[in-house]
Amino acid sequence: MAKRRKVANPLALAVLAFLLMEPMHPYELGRRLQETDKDRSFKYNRGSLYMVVKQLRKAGFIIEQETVRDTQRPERTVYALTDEGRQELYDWLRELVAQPQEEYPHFGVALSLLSVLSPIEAVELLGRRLTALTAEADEIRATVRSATEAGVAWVFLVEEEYRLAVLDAECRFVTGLVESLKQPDYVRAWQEIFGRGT
Amino acid sequence: MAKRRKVANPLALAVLAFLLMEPMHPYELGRRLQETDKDRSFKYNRGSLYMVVKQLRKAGFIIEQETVRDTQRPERTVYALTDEGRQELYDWLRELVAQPQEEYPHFGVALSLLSVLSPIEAVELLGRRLTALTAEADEIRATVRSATEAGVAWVFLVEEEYRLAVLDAECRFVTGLVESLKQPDYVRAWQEIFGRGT
DNA sequence: GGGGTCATGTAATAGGTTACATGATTCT
DNA sequence: AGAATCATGTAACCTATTACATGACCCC
Repeated sequence: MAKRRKVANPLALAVLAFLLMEPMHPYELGRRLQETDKDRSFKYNRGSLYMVVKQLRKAGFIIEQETVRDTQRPERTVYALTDEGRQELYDWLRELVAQPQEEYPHFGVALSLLSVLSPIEAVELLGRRLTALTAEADEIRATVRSATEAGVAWVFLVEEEYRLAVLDAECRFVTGLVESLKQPDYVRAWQEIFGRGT
Repeated sequence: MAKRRKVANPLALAVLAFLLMEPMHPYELGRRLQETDKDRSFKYNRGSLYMVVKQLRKAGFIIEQETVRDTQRPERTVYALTDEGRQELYDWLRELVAQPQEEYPHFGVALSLLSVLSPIEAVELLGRRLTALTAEADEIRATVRSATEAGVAWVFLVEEEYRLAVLDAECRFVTGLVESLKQPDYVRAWQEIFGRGT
């Protein structure tokens, strides 16, 4: 159901969105992307940025508008959004909002192999995870609080709220899981099956 | 903090885990990986499998054990886990359990750009997402139920439970978000800022 | 004015996906 | 026996990340 995009990297979506406001050259894009989204909702990397820009140009979503030369800095090419680009931005964004994508969180595969670890060890490791998750959540809460106090509108913080919601859910899940792993039934069953492997 | 793995693709972790039980040739691995994990916790793809196997061999985590030729099928190479491979498996698994990784869910970037869409449209799209999420959750619940009835131990279903926990949290979040977007304050503010764009 | 660091981009390499190839099995 | 499908791999093609390069600015 999910459409095949000519340019699939989520970074490209952000680029399109920023060019919606005004034309810009790649470096400026990079600067703004980083400062707006301190590497939270997408992965920033200069190499990828230039790649994505090239792809977007080839796909006709952006065009070189002019090449400025401040006579000191290297030549910089300013890109502008095309009509197709705006179209793509809206279409893509709508799809991402309306249709959940298949995600493959790292913790998922770890869980699917959890039985490999001894219950005792698993409990200990999960305890550490819980600590880390809690710290992360606290940090986000602090960020949100200070941004709100600085007058940032809530709509620009929804992504943080989302992460918080997911983090909280994961905390509860892990807590429950730890309890299950401590049940003597499970410990015994594990012993019988895996004997004393590593 | 997260260690740099010689082979980073999560599929490789699954391969190591399967080779822990017994040596196997790649095709057999592929078959089992697919049937065990109907593409839920990691992304399966034959091309990637062969690539990963090659990488693991180069890294010394697995070795060619023998080359069988049933005299009709093409030659198949059977791989076995080395001691370093077992070590890597445990080390990697422990890390994944204990330390949350940076994830970049697609919905995250969509949310960070949500203000681009009109509140009315956003509400409609989120409604569709909610439907999809609910269906997905129901499906997982059904899977879990039938597996449980078939006698599968809960530990082999934790990953599904995890997905359920996250899905539920997302549902609640989206529901709340829809309410916020409907607030007249927000609708008015949006109108003022974005006037009548697309 | 020379050493460090910022600004800006390109090129080399590694990673991953799709497309292709080829013999075997099965079905009618 | 020919068509369709399964089993099994390889190779070609993109994508993404790291490493490198080069000129400008800033500080003593």
